[in-house]
Amino acid sequence: MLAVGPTALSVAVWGGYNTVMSKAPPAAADDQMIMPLCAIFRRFLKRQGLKFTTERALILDAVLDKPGVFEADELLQEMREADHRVSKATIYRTLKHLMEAKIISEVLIDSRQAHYRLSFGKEPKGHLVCVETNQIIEFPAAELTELRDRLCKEHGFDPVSHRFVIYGISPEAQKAEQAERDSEG
Amino acid sequence: MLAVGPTALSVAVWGGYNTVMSKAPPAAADDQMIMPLCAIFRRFLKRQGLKFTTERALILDAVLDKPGVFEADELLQEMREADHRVSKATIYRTLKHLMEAKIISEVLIDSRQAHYRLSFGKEPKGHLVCVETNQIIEFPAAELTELRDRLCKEHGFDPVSHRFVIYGISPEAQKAEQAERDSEG
DNA sequence: CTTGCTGCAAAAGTTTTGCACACGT
DNA sequence: ACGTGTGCAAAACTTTTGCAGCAAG
Repeated sequence: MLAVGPTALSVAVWGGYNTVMSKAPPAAADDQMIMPLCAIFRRFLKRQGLKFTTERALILDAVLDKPGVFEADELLQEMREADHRVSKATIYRTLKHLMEAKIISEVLIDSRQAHYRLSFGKEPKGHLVCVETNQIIEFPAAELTELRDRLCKEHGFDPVSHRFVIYGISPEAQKAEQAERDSEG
Repeated sequence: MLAVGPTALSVAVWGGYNTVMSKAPPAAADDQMIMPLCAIFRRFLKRQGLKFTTERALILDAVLDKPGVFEADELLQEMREADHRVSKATIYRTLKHLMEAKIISEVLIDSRQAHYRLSFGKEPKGHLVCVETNQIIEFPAAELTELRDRLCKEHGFDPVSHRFVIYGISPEAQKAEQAERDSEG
């Protein structure tokens, strides 16, 4: 549903990113945020003495294309389909940098695989996961930040982040189960 | 700090578990719960047409010995030290059964490795994790169950479980960081 | 030019699985 | 006896790393 596609962005960027958009505003309204993020990443990399490469920009684009939670391999697949050849290793390396730049953050959905979400400028979200279909719904969770800060204070901790995941059975899966029971007897 | 050690339990069990403690009370006070759990697991296995083996009992013992969150490999190590030789594969297979029996549950601490906790008869807990030292503190989280049920209702989900993890820097780690800064600058 | 980056393939880490043999019921 | 469980080693999977050549600043 985004009017400005990431592809458009990367084309613009490739035109001459080395002089464009050097001073990014620290934050911006939801959709507008897409342009600056590229600059923010570039600025972050420069500050660390790192380089803003074609691959890193393409990966950022792919990330911006994801509306919700995603996995490393998903990015790889989708980039391959879009004929953007990037290696697995580079994806993992770049995701790490994007986390340090606070552009994405990790979401704990299960313990076998890392899940990420675009988090820059967004408030932390909770996640409602269907255990049957793996559907993931995000919901706002401002109250949890308060709870977090209270608990950290109680234990003398310095808060860093928090994660709240609810597991349940989605309406669709409930219907499917019911149908199965009906047909079995 | 438990008066009744798991070792004592397993010895008792080995004396003749096949006739003892067949009818376990559905729940019990905190410490008393240790005995019945063995029976509950046995009953669960029988119901599934599975067998209550030496290895499974030893693993349950090892689990009961853990006060908080633990990992599969941790169990393996500690069982080896106690000279209880059980294979990695059996540990994983048994942990799966213990989860189905609702005796333990998975806790999401990070995405590389599964973490578990004894959950039978306990209310769900939240976890406060130090990102520097990996220290884990459990805290009660009854209010989250309400929040979970409310959100599930809103989305038509059937609640199954939920997890809340807070990441922060423990007082100890804060002191260490401060000391480091002092010596450097 | 200098330094960091990429891709590849191999390594590392956890969890799963196939198989021959052992054990609980 | 039957059917399941166990250990072992290999496989499967995600993530990391070493290295030779490549590209950004």
